Amino acid sequence: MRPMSLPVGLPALADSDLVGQIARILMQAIVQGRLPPGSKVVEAGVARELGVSRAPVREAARLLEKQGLLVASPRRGFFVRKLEIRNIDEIYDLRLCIERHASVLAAKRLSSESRDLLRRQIDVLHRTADLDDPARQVEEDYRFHRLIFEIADNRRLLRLFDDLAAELRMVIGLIGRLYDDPHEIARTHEPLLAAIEAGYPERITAHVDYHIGHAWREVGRLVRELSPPLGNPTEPSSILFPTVGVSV
Amino acid sequence: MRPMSLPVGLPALADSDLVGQIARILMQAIVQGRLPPGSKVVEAGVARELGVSRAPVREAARLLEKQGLLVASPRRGFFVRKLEIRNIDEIYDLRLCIERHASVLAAKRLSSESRDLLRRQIDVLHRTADLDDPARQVEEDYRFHRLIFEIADNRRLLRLFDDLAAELRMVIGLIGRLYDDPHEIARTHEPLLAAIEAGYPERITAHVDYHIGHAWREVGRLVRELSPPLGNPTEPSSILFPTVGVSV
DNA sequence: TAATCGTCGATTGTCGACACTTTAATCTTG
DNA sequence: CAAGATTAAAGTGTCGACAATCGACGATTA
Repeated sequence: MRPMSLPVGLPALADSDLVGQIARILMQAIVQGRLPPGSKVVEAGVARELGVSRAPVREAARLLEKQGLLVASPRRGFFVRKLEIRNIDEIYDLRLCIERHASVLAAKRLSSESRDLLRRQIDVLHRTADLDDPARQVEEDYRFHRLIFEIADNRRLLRLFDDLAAELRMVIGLIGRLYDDPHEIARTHEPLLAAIEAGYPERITAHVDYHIGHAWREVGRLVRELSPPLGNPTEPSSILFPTVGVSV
Repeated sequence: MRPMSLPVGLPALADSDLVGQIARILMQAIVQGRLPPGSKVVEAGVARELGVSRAPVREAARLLEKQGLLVASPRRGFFVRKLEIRNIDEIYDLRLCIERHASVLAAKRLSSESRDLLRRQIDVLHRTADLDDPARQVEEDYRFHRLIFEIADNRRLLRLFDDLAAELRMVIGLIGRLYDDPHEIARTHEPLLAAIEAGYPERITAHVDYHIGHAWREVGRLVRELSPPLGNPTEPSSILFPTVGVSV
């Protein structure tokens, strides 16, 4: 029980923060594809499913709107953002921009502990590759890159990365598996870490460009292929259970 | 009267978007210093002053929280974010990162029209310098940099810049006048534009680093000087009228 | 038959109310 | 008189309700 810091610092994490919880639930539903792009998020429906009133649902939706996962259309409601290719490009463009920066910063602030964390996470990536669990692979990949931002030690930068990552996970989750060879994922991180350890900004940005750029092209290609099916106007559906499947 | 585009695109601007209006009013109150850092934003108070209920006020506050202007403390309310030096550094660090990127992008996408826009905005900066209106000077300065982001043509990047700019304007607004010589502001933009016109990424980033870095150091210095007075816990006050002054 | 208009259900935007928590003001008590 | 306990006031978190609006469907008309 910390002595309750001054009222202003960083968004204090509430133990029973209803709005935050709802926002997380909605986010998960979106990134896991249960609320596909273009689908409508009906306030009353979500509220009923979660057993709460509409007020906190609206606030949560507003947060996700500002984050970019939802789009608000006045008097019509909230919709899951479509995956138009332009959005993908804009997200990856920004991602590339901040990840270059974060990587260079991380190199500056790199300690032996933080270096070990990165190393170990690459090991995890390798081990995960054997599991044949694409979702898990994406998750561990995300963790590695998030580590870089943590080491960079700029909270705002980290928050921004989390926001972008949420949208990218939605994209990747919908695409399914991203790489044919999951070990490829693990391997491609090694030269990046090596560059960060070496500490030359040019080498680092070059490797980030290659690494992220690769994902960008790959995702862009897949989104272009799947373009019609992705982002079609869809029926409202349950956020607690899969739209298609056994349950309900 | 456009044919009402598809439900998902960019946040459609509503003509009577109460939440958006409230968010703007609150933002103005904050950046203009009527709600000083650390002060509490009482929902009922704001609602009463604006003649609305608390619901839209809460939603607006949540948006401003995600944007970084407010900090939510559960069961205690919203507070205007303090200007701790760490926040300043983090904001400027991110600003520098994305402005480098935007400037290089803008150079790539530069047309004769967009170049003229930048040129003309520098002229405006010069003319504004004669007016001895620091707030206006800051505003026109902001417009120039925003132009760069518009030319860069990445909507997400632009939104991010706007968010950061809001906080920076709060800082600068509280400091008062930033430069001793307002013409200095106008002049320092010229080599930046020249670099963008020339189009070499290295030159561009170097000039951005110099330009933004200068502001960063300046603001940092001033914030450090004013550190105790800035961000003190303050009494709640009206958002419609100045806390100190003639009216009320 | 195709297009337009009007009606009706569904959903949003906003409000006032109430319970619970925090903050302050007041009252003890050593 | 100071420090802690007690009480009152203020404020937040959440809810249910109501009017305004939107979209779909069907009736009407050319």
